[in-house]
Amino acid sequence: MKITMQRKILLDELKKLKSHPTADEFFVILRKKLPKVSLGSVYRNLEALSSTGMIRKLECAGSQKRFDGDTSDHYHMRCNACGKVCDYFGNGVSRIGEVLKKVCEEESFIGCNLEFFGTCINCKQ
Amino acid sequence: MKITMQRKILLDELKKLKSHPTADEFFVILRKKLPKVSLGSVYRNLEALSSTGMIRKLECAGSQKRFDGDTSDHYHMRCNACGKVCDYFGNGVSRIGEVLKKVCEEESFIGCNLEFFGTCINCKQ
DNA sequence: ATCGCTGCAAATCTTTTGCAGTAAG
DNA sequence: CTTACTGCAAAAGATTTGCAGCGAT
Repeated sequence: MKITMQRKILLDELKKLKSHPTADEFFVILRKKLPKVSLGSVYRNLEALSSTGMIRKLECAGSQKRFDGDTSDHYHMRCNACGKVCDYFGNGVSRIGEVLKKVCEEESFIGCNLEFFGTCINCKQ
Repeated sequence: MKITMQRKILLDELKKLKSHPTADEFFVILRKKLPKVSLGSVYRNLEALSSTGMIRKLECAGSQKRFDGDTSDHYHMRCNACGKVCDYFGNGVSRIGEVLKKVCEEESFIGCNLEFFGTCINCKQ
């Protein structure tokens, strides 16, 4: 994979975000730094980078895929009210990880996707 | 919600299936019993029935949503090779359920989606 | 009789792809 | 120099929606 200017900046910008943008949301953000970038390239590069593990692709619930520059061990919660995706880094992460890992071993699954849903802090008020 | 002929037959046919069809796959199947049904109504009714909990909507990985007439406690594994979705009723179900339930309580999440991926029995050969 | 449901077709939304030019190795 | 990557635009794929007529209550 060639390291092009677009990819460098794209990766950089995604890593900066705490949000988990969809391709088209990210396209708008990225245009501020790369005014000529096309939506097609955004799709291609998000796909390419996630396939190498440099970013994470979130494929759960809802129509649009979302992308996460944070590849550390954590899960996500989607807010039923506003649609936002929040990180979950809590205590449960390791407990969940253990059980899922064990089931994957037992059944020789490769891995899994897990996403919570609920109401985010902003929407609870 | 009115109990129409379409809904009765649609629910009936979905419950019969062990597969987890997409809306368009199910449309083809349903046409054998309801030759005049439209794809739009299939979408509307699968959505309506899943929102009442009478069927399950699987929203994880991959582009198309899938539907499951079996609402009992189980998880799913998507085969990376053939794309099929298989049921997982194994021992891990209760273990997973416990951990996820606990995390949901701790964090006041409403629920979660979990999907495994791997290689199905047919494709392993 | 009312109002939600239906089939149909068109519209919308998301993602992918063909192509000719450009830039990284 | 070669080959992958890019922007653009068009295509493809999935789902939703407007509408006029129909059917369940």
